[in-house]
Amino acid sequence: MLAHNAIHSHSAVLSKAGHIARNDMPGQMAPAFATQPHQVLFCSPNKEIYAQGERATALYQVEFGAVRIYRLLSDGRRQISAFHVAGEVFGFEADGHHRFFAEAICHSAIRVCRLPIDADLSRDILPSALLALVRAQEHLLVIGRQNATERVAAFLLDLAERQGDLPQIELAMSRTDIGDYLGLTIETVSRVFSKFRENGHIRLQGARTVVLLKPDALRAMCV
Amino acid sequence: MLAHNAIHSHSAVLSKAGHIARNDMPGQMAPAFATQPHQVLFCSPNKEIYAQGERATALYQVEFGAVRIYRLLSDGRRQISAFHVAGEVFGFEADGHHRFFAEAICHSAIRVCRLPIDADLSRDILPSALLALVRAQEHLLVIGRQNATERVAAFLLDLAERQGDLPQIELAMSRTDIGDYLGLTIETVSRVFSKFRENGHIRLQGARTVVLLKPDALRAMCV
DNA sequence: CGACGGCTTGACCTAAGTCAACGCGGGTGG
DNA sequence: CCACCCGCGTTGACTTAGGTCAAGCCGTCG
Repeated sequence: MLAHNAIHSHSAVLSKAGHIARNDMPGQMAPAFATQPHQVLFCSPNKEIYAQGERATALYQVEFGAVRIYRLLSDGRRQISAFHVAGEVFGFEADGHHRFFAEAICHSAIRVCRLPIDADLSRDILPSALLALVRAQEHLLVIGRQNATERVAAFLLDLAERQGDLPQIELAMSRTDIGDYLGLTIETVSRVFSKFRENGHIRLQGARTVVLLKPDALRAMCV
Repeated sequence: MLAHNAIHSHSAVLSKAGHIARNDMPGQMAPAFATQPHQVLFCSPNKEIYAQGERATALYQVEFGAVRIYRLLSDGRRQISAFHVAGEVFGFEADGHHRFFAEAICHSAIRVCRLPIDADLSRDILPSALLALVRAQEHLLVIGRQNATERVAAFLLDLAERQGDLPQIELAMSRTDIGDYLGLTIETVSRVFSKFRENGHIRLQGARTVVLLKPDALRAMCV
């Protein structure tokens, strides 16, 4: 609710999506970002931040909003490997060019930090990179070995935790995004949401607001 | 074949699995490893290198052999998030304790580099960490959005590439390991191997030696 | 008010899982 | 030295979770 309002008030002001502004406000950020020249990129929904194959010239930190990182197969199948929300750093690449796409999901602000990376910056960003690695590996367990119910439960709990463990979650992303993140179809995602609602585990206020009524029941599902 | 012989000749000599030896031979290694004090750990098949929950006190590099990194659900379901072969570095952790298990698959030698990591080492290991991240994210695409045939094809091609793109592959791991890596059952893995054999895409010399007869046909499968 | 896109629900289908039997090869003990 | 055993792999018959296809709903926006 709060986040939603914030996004909308910004979206009114920042209708020129993709506009780049010099930024001098000190927010919470990764240490090295504070001492680097940086810009903030304001993005409309579905605005591409970088594309697969592009040279990787920067790191990115979500100021507000949400971002999806994904990859496509040639027949259009899509796998979202990560969602990133406020405070998180993304855009790491192994060999200087992007292997994934990054897009804003909703109206978002992205802090941009130009490369190259020196030794100090390496030390500062290593924890972020390792966090991303652990998250990806844990997500492999969810996708590789858990069923649809367990995947959705894990997704909701992860999202709740990253939004400060409040019981009410605002979903920035569509059912399609959730399906492509969890390796499921939108129909299956929808059915699991409905099942959780019928079981009293969650309440749905519209399609994009989820209240976790029994978070422990959800936790019990994903072991 | 060559690798297999190498492993067996070592295994005869190094029957005391888990024995730790001071090592001063200069091999191919990550830069920082050369200047760090290090040891080499010789492992029998299924020897645990570290366990989930343990304090992370070192980084590891495969000298020879192969390692599996995995995680368990409480009911025993297992997801292998990565296999590591000669030259590869593993054991990165985000907050000082291991979230995964690491085990030798076959007779292996593991170079051990004690932490903590200074700034120089950070810069040196960042590329390895980023490579692991990219691999994990690409594996998400395979597991999340590809069918059994595509998964096995991708697995064989990845293994071939990491063994120097020779057409003949020695599988260090069992069908169970492959299934737990690809999010499939052993029966499904076995059926796909048989299908590839019947189609003339591969030749099987015993269960653990695979000859890629038509690598391009396999490549065409996983887009 | 109507159209459109995102979401839900139902009926049906299929890829992969489960269960079970059997084959094979390497290791051991009689 | 041979016979047995055991663990790994293969194959077949059947089941099922989740995908596919299709219809309809609901909220938003022009």
